This record gives sequence, structure tokens and C-alpha cells, in this order.
Amino acid sequence: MQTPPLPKGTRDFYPESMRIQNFIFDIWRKAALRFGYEEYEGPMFEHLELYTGKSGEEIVSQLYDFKDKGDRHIALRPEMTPTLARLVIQKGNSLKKPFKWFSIPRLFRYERAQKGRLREFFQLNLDIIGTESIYAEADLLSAIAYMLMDFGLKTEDFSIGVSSRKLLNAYLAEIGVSEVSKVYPVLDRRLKIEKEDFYSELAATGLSLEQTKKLDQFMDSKSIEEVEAKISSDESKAALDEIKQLFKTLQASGAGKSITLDLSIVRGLAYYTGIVFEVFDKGKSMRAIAGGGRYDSLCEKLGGDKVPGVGFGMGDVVLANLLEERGLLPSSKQSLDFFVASFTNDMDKIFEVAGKFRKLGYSVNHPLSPTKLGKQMEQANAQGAKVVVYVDGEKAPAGGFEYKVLSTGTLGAGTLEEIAQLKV
RNA sequence: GUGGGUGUAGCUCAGUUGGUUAGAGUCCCAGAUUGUGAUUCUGGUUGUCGUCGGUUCGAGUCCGAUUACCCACCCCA
Repeated sequence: MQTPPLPKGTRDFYPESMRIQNFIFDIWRKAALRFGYEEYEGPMFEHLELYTGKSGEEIVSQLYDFKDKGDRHIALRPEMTPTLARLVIQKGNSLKKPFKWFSIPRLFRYERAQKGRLREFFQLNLDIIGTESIYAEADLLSAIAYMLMDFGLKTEDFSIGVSSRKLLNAYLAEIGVSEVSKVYPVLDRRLKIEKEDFYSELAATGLSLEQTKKLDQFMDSKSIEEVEAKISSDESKAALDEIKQLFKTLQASGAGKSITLDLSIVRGLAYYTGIVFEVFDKGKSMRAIAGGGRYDSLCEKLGGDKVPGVGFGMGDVVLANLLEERGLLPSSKQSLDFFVASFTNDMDKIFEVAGKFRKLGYSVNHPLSPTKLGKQMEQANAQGAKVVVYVDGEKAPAGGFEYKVLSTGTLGAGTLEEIAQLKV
């Protein structure tokens, strides 16, 4: 038969790519743990209703779904938040709140692949459940800033744009717009479409020219002062106060340099209730690195009690593209502490000595069949070994070994303990 | 779902106005070198020229269709 190809929008992870993937996951995980988030996981597929309940039926065309043998309608998870909400609802009041959780789920979306966007990918998710406090947002946003810096990015390499659904809602009410569900999708595309289309599409949702004009100007606001001058209602002021506090706290946390007010950020779906944010590389040459917001009514929508929550997702694809472009990815080459070789192909001795080094915690490899020494050296070099240890060198001291440091070509002999010190 | 670009060796690519047996580099394998790798030299393997059809004495090359990938649009949790 002909070998079937790699499915559309998926990736193979040969060892070289897997090392890069692990590098990213390690930094993600360490950063999340450093901020006190606990890791959780869920199944890779869920009942379809978990997603339609939150986002409506349209979502079905954009995910992988199937009927299982028990005629259950199943979907491969396209995002993690509904699973998280399910976990929260199931445990009910027994979870001590607030709590901070993270996960690195493998996600699936049925859509056409393009740069920065695949059908199967990974996404770091950080969420804080059980508090309406704006300091939860502050915690998440500083975690983002710190972890991006862990990757070697500078604060001026990325920007975290912050907006607020609460503020936008209040302002819409202020200018007399009540039917907001149709308005949001248009607002979300505001910067992508022509000005006249923006006006005509909003007119189609029932907005007057004057309302649209005000809204357009409002969303152009670049500073808190600018917004302050445009709003008047108590609701708007309360929403803006929240943003003020958030910015102040982020300054104190050290993440302030990357944060900007950007009211053009709306985000597609309807369940966000407060702060929304998106992270971009400077220059916005790529898709969003991360995005998220507050979803205080999600659990309620999915059949549980009302539990406030806020969180974000950061995909591996765009991030890896960005790090690659900036030269911040590590070498994808294998590395080993020691390679154990033998002049006489004494395989048993090789296994014995390799075992001794491994017991000390070092990574060790050796030939798997009798091979002449030149080949063994080639293998050691190809596998990134730092030191080759010869098990049967004639110049070795009693109980010790001859060795060669590959980077310098230095030959020597010493005891196991002395050789162990060479690795670094 | 819509539009554009590209398909030649495992990888990166060359291939003349259509002409005979399709090339280079790299990778891989072996040897030079039986107690020493990465640098050097020598030799070797690798192809349904994406697929199907058309034009032609003759197609990797021209035409049509199709398919895959890439890029953009739609959408973006």
C-alpha cells in the first residue's frame, strides 16, 4: 500500500522538534508553578453539548465531532475552558476558593491550516476560579509577562493589550445601545474592515450614525485619561476604576512596561464579562501569542452555580514561530553526558560501566552491537556526548578508565569519580 | 467555503526556444584510518519529474483537469 500522508494541519515531532517542544513546555510549567498554579488535566474528548452550550451550534462546524459506538455525540476538545468549568461544577462547594490552576492541553480545531494556526496544537491555560477581584487579572497578566521574559523576550518585544467588556457594555448603554449581541462581532472586526463597512454593518444592527461615530472614537482611546473624558455613567466609571487599579498593580509587579490600554480588543465570543486581553509581538506581525479574559457566568451557563473565573490561553505554534524568528530556541541536537566505548567490543563490560555512571544520575549511551572504534567515536559525536569513556584502556588506573573529552580532544585516565567530575 | 503561489532524490534546489540515458549540493552508507570522532579525500545508494488526460515524431518543459502543501480571506474559543 501507499503510505498515507501526515493529516492536514498536524505535525510530527521527530526528536529534534520534540526537544524544542519540551523546552517550551518546561518554561511554561516552571513559570506557572512559580506563580503558584496547580496542574490539572481532563479527557481529550467531551460530550459535544459542553461546547454548544457555551458557544452555540455554529461551533460544530469548527470542531472534530463524531458519534461513538454508544451513539453519544462526542467532540475532540477545541479548548480547555469548558472542561475546566465542568471540573469546577462537579466538585461544587468542596473546592476551596479562590484557586489557581493550569494545564497544557492538546487541542483540535477543524479549520483550514495556515501560518500560526493548525488543526492540532497545544495551549497553555492559566485560570483563576472563585474570585471577582481585579487582582486575579493582575496575577495572570504578570504571569504572562514573566514567562515571556523567561523565554528570553524583552518587555519591549511584546505588548499586552487590555480592554474591558464591562466598560464597553457600560458605554454602549450610555449612548443608548441595548442590543449588544449583534454589535460585538462587528466591533471585534473593526480594525480589519474598511471604515465605511464598519459604519454600514453597525447601521444594519440598528445603530444610528451618531452612535457609531461615538463608538468608533471611544474604541480609539489610547489612554485612561482619554477614556475618562468620554464617559459619564457610574457603571462606566466603575469599570474604568478597575482598569486603573489593574494598571497600577501591574506597574508594582514589574510587568507594567508591556501593558497598554487597547479598547479595540473585543474578542469573538459572547461569554466574556469583564477584562479581556490579547498579547501580540511588537509590530503585530503575527497572530496573537495569547488571549483571555473574565468569564463570570460560564459555569452558570453550563448548568452549575455562578462561579467567577478569569483565564487565558497561549498557543505553542505562534510562540514557537516568534522564538524561532528571534533566535531564542535552543539547539535541537541530542546531548549526552557520557558515551561508553570499548577497544575490544567487550559488550558486557560496556553495560557494567554504563550502569555505574547512570547510577550517579548521568545520561549515558553506548554501542548496541560490536563495532570498530572509529564508528563508536562517530556515534558518540553524533549523539552529542561530552566525554567518551573507554572500558578497557591499557593506561587506565586500577578500577578506573581512559577517557576523551570530545570538545577539546583531550585524552586522559582516571577513576570513575574523577571522570564523573569532567562532565559539565 | 473563496482567492493566489508552489510541487524534480530523505532535505535544499538547478534543468536552455520542447530533443536522446534527469543533475548538483546536502544527508545517509562504505573505504582511506584494525587504539580514537567532528575538519580532509575516494567511492556508492536514492527518483511513477505530485496524479490523470491533451497537443507533439518527441513533454520534467506547452495546455487542461485534479490533488497535496504553503500564503491570504472567512472564522478565530
